[in-house]
Amino acid sequence: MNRSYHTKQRSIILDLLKANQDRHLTAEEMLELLNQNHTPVSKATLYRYLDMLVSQNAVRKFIIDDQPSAGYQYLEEGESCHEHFHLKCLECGLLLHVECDEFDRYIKDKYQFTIDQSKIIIYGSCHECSSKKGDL
Amino acid sequence: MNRSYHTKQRSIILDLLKANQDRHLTAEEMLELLNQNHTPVSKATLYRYLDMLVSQNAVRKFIIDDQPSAGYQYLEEGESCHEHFHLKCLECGLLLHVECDEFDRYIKDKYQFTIDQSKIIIYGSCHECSSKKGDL
DNA sequence: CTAGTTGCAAAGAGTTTGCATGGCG
DNA sequence: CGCCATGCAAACTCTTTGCAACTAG
Repeated sequence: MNRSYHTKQRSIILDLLKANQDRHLTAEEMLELLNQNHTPVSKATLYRYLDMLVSQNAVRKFIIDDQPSAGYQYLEEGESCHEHFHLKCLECGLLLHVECDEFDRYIKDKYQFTIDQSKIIIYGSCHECSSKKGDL
Repeated sequence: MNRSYHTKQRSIILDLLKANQDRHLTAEEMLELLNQNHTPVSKATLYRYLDMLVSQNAVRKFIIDDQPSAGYQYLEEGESCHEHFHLKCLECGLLLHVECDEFDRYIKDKYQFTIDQSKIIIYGSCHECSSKKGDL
């Protein structure tokens, strides 16, 4: 039987992820932040727990081209379901949700291609970041 | 002046990429194939040339979640443009092109989110692979 | 108690870099 | 010939693993 224990380290990590739900953090950044908070956790523990959270669909792992380290982001209950797409802002990391599947059907009809909805993440710029860029 | 020389190694690598245009290869796989062909190329040369090709938009680099090594795929002239989406079959690596931007406009209107078209790759199963799965 | 969890340090995978040698133009 | 490209091996980065000590339930 594979029980799972509540530990100080795990709640520290989970708290950090929840406090940063609106963006993605790398393992490095998390270790840094935890050190600053005087709640250090070892690298091994962090990676092991992140893997666990990812396999529980509580956290999404992002690997972006040409960024050497993976990013992790906490998912609210239900965010991990397959009923929508994600729009991810490349600048601030904001994660938006698109609840429609019109696109899905369109692609299936036109290209005979079945989309794996759980993998759809479309990168771009959110409204705020686009405006900022325009201001420069 | 940054000239670029034609060398045996580069044409070997480019030939391999062109011969596998319809799928993505990892660096490891390429080294293996080149050894089998008795046209070995050193790891360093391969990585250096792939980087060059990627920055020239002649090759696309794929980093898929939880796959440790990056994949590389040759792009036909014009495939690197931003006028379409890519549909990539997770099983056979087939790369399809979607020439419309209806989705783009839809997302912009509804979510004020500007899609970075060059980054859109939607993973799923192509017609053939879906059928095969159904057959099992 | 006792199985799951932690931290350390070492190992591992994939990729990059320094440097001397080699080869294109 | 002068540069650029190559190959080797070592370095590097990010992540994983082995193991002994620890701790939640």
